[in-house]
Amino acid sequence: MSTQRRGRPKGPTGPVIGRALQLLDAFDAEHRALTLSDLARRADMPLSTAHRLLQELCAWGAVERDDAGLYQVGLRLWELGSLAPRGPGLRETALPYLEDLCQITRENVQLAVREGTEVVFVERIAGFGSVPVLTRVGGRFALTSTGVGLVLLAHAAPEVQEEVLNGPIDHHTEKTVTDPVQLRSMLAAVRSNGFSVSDRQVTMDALSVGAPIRDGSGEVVAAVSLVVRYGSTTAHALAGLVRTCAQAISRALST
Amino acid sequence: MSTQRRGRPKGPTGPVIGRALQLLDAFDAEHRALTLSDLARRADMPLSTAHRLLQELCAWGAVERDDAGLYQVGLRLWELGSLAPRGPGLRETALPYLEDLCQITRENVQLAVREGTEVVFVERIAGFGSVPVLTRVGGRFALTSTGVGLVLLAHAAPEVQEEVLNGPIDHHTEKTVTDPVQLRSMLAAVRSNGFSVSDRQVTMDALSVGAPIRDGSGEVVAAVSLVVRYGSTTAHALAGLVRTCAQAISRALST
DNA sequence: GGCAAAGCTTCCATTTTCCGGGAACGGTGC
DNA sequence: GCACCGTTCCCGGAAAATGGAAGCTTTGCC
Repeated sequence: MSTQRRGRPKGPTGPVIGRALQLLDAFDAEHRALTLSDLARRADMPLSTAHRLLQELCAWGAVERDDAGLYQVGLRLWELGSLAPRGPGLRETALPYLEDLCQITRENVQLAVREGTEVVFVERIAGFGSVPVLTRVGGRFALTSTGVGLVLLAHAAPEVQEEVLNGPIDHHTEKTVTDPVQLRSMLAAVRSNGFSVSDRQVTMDALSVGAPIRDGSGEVVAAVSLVVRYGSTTAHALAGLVRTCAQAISRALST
Repeated sequence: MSTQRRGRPKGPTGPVIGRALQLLDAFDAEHRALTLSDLARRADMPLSTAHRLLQELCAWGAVERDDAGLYQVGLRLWELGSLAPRGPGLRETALPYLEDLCQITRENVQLAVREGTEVVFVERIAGFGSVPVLTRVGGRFALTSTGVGLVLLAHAAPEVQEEVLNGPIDHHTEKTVTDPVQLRSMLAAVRSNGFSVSDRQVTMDALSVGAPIRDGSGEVVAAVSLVVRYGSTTAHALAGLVRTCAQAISRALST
């Protein structure tokens, strides 16, 4: 038969752990349950490789298989994740204050931290009959658009600011600020005012106001924001509330 | 000791992914930040191996290093974990009902699922001035002691029940039931009553009442419980409330 | 019912990446 | 200054990872 002996090299082609993590990366909010083939395609690796790695991950509980045989993120991974200090730890101490803020304003409240050049939402409380929010707990977003993002960017290291401002900047609405120069002055304003305003930069019917949360050493570690329907209130009316809430959380963190 | 007797063979000694997961397992609620040496010791592997694996995990964001250089669980892992269907998905739909139950009773409310032969707590709402609860979100506990545990065990597959009942059974107080025969009849009662009672089986000053949460197919996927100070109320008075709450969550899940 | 297609699992020769002892490097405290 | 602990780097050897292909199961369609 056609003995095509000149096959490609058979041995390992990359760090194993990297492969496994690539596989886990294939999961996202829109794809919580995937078939083996989907996973292999998304992680760009042969089926047999994906299959073997998934078996190992399954054995440990990092992924599970549902009744239909689809792979999904396992509970064990969630348990581990709940040990992360920045996310869950912060979330727990901040939660009561966020709920107070939600009770007072009846609006959407968000808590977020910075991860690299993006925002990660750690908690989200839906206000009564307020604007529907696009974000999801555990979700990511650009640093330049949202109230929390502007706060976190304004207090980030200069290298991070440069990286974000020099890179491509997300554009969502006609009000989205994409000019680096204009963004720079916005960030300066955030630092001097102690709060940020994102005026219809994500959707044309919403406005958000953010404020920084600091740890014991005074460094900004997170941000809290209110998201309200455009026109329902002025940003300034909210700024005081958000700042007060953020300061209360900061105090709680330092102790 | 015995393994480092003579020069150990140099090649790989086990599945790589297993090693990495062993490393992650070293983190728990009491050890959220560890040094390299601690991690190596807890995962039982040479320092150089632990170091290399941690570098890979760091590069991806599964673990991070704090200012002091200590390793901790990374935010990325938490993000991934928040995609797990049984934990966070369940948590989100159940949360409003749990809060209602907490508002009505002013007591501790807990939501949990079964993972193997243990309970995993998915959400916990602290009641006002109620008994302090030992559990933690993301934490584990034996199936035989708590209100949620008894519910989940009562509706688990027979193999799981056998495994738990034949294995060693945790003992906490003089009221803890450790006799398999007695436990079997308790489980039967849970199934026929539609709720469970754990009377001072964990601590002598607390009592908990649990009820099953079912998915669209009628299978028990989680349990909710109230934890109250012993003597403050009768279990029966609570059972109705807990069952109603559990049924409301079940309905919400089926839609 | 039967055929085909797509997906899942197992097998196995090939070889590359991983393993870990050892040594140098940097901190800190006595 | 010395000892100690934690971290990082290096390198020969060897086992574990790789992926093509074949076997097996399920699904779809005429």
